[in-house]
Amino acid sequence: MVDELRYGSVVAGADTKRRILDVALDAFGRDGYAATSLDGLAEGLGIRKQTILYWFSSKRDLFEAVIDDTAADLADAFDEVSDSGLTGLEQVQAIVDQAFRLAVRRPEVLGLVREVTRPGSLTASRLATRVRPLFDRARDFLLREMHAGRIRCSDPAMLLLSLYSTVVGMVTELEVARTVGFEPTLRATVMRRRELMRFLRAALSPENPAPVIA
Amino acid sequence: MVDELRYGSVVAGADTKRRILDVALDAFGRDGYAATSLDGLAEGLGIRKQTILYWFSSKRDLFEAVIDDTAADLADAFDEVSDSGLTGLEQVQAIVDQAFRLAVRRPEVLGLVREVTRPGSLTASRLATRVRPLFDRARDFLLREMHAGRIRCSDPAMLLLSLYSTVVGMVTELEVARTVGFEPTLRATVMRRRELMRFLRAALSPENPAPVIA
DNA sequence: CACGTTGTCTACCAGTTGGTAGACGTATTG
DNA sequence: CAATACGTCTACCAACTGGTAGACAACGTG
Repeated sequence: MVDELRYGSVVAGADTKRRILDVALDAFGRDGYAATSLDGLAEGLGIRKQTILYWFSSKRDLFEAVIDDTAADLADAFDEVSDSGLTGLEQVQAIVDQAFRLAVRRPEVLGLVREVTRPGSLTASRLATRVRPLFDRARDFLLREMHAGRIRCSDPAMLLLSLYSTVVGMVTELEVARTVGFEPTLRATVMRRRELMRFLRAALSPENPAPVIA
Repeated sequence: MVDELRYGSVVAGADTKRRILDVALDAFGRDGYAATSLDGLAEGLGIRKQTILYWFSSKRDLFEAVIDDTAADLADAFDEVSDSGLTGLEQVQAIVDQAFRLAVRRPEVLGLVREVTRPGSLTASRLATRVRPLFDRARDFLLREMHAGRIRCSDPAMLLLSLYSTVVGMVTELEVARTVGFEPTLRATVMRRRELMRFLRAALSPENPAPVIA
């Protein structure tokens, strides 16, 4: 009772900022930007909205901080894969594994990705500039693997777009999956991952053993 | 001036309902449910919010009406394809064409699909039950084509999920496309469609058996 | 110990939200 | 022509929105 009056840095300190970011990621990822209110976030945190506005000057500011934070996480996750030295479909497999792990453990992250890549999103450029390097690296990877004859030749950027759509969709479209009869159980998820890899393997395998393109 | 006072059924009549549905589809599809306000819609229509609430008893009611309406449109578009009698990859091609046409001419529709298939969406079941028959038909189609040897064998429902993800993603992810360097021009769209078909052809062709990895 | 800094709070606020109540003009119909 | 149904409106409203102003307690430092 009396403790409640003893607010100040001792009670929470700067880790409040961390907690706000976490809860905000959750809410923005699950409900979207517009459907998330500062009051709601504050209530979930057991603090007042004004404390949020102390750490982040506005709702949009908070949103952008969440994006930056998440982009850093994503970059780390994929750096790990690309540093693994795997080649061809094995690296693709590793990325798919990573994506599914994310979908199971932190679905909000993928929700945020979905939210922020919505056509016309005002903050699209935010995640874009953060994630752009990842895309460039992935494109280079595809190009290399094409030359090495391990992946079917095509426009690497376009192919990457197809891959992205397929993987993110497969990982994100839970409601659609449910509609076609897959309840979101672990078993069904594992099956989805396996089918996805089969699909990608078919889509990426080089038709001819070693197509040489100048 | 004086005309404005002469409201009543003569001025607009029941086509007001139609106009509301159209504008609402636009807004819900572009901005999402939460970011759309009845006042905003009304202003865009040159009427008062209360008129909207006369035709639709609540915002949610309007949203569901829009979904039903859109589902009917989608069903028509795909009935057309499946009645065409095309087989194998040719029907797939026809569906992709249909999807791209939709993306160019009525992007809001795909925006609505995206909105309503969001994980945890409260109205997911709405579109789901409406679109379910389409999915079933598509699955049967895939199964038939597999037996006929025109499409690579796999679990048809799972394969359908992959196809859905790829096509909808490719058609929807405009911001991601921009990030990898494709401005949303007509030319780039045509290229995206072509690449998508190449991708799907590779993924579906039976004569491209995936190397089996346990 | 005095004093500024930091982190949280209470108290507000103006604007917007979805929604209700009811007036009013028009058209239809007995 | 009276009565009724219909479609739109004006007038509100309580709840909620993001955001400001400023009090206040704890801490760190001279």
